[in-house]
Amino acid sequence: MFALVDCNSFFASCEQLFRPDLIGKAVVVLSNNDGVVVARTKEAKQLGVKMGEPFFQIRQLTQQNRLTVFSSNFTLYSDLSRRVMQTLENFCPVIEIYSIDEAFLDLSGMTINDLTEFGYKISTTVERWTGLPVSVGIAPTKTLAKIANETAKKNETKICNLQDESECIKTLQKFDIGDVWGIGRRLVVSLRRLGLRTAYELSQVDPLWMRKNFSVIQEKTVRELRGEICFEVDIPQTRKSIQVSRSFGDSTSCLADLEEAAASFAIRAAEKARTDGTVASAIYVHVNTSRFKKNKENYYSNGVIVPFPEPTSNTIEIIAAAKKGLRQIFIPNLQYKKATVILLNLLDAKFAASQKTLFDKNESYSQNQKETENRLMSSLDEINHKFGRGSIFFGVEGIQQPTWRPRHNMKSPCYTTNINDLPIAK
DNA sequence: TCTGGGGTCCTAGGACCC
DNA sequence: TCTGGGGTCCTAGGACCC
Repeated sequence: MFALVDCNSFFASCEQLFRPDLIGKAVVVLSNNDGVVVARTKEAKQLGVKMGEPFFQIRQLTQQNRLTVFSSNFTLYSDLSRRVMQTLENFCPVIEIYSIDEAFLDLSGMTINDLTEFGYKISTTVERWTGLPVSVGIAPTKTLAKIANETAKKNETKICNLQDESECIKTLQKFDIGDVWGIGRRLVVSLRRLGLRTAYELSQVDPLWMRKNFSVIQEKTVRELRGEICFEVDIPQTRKSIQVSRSFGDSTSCLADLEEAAASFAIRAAEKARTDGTVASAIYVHVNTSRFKKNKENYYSNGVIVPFPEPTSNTIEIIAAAKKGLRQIFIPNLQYKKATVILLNLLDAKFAASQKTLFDKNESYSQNQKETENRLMSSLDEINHKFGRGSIFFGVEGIQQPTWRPRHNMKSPCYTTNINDLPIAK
């Protein structure tokens, strides 16, 4: 059996946690650059606010005081997520943190008398310890646990246990095929065309036929709906790529602006790699203009991969490569709206280093140089960790508030991570 | 005026090998 | 006239997830 624990309207709940005056109100959280809606409370859903809806289309509601809007505050959400996950670890030794707001618990090998009761225990404990509401879905496979969780969200108790087979079938018969985990926007069109409407109907399709006509993933989805485990709880290894990208507050046609943005993203990506203990074999740099301009023919979107001579997490090398790539794809006089940097083919840093000394016999001057630079990077990270991000930074990041800096005009304080932002009880 | 960011996996097809 | 068989690796593109 698996349990899927998922925080309800996670980002919005995080905001309400420190703004109890907003409990029971319509609240949404926006994506970066205050672009689109990424989280909504129940009340906001009832107002008709859609997931992914552009902010400018719902601005009216905020002006009428019917809706409270926040820019995203990932520092806050990450910290609260960590607390939720730590709480869950008390309930089960094998847990897969699947996303910032949900985790699978592998209950196999545990003796639990009453699974529903167990789910209830989880939900009340998380709520008491963190202040955040969660739903719990329990089922024999991960795909079914997902469905159980969706169903739980509509329950009064926020718990749904699909252990019982007839109960499970009843639920599947009411569950839309498009909401099944692994059935996305494209697939649902083909499946509906075949006359399949519900999760139950999908579960009755021949798995081999599914594999032949779609892919092995869809075959597994069908099997999982029947109760056959195909997706185990997996404890993720370090990630294989690191992406940093932002839409710009204001678009720009200036190469210097783009260089500043690309360098900033490269710096952030390099930091993440060092935190993970990985080195990148190549970097991908991408820029694009706005997809939403009337004149579609002028849309420009291009990227290039720049390999490194040897895998690295050195910010200086990574910035240089990012700028090199950028100059290859830059075309003057376009209104750029977004830049992306991705570190590719990440390897374990220690493994990469051992491979190198294995084959590279001339331990040379350049090797010493490398070690010096690595120490420089470590010092940089330590200082910024100790005294806060930005205590020490690269000149290429720019000193003035650049035009490309994303908007986030409605960001809440970092209540739990910044001493100056501590809430005051009156 | 204004439309997000960060990941993973699978498949088909080409290049290449013996 | 007739032109093999079996395999690996890599990549781009497309699908999915939250």
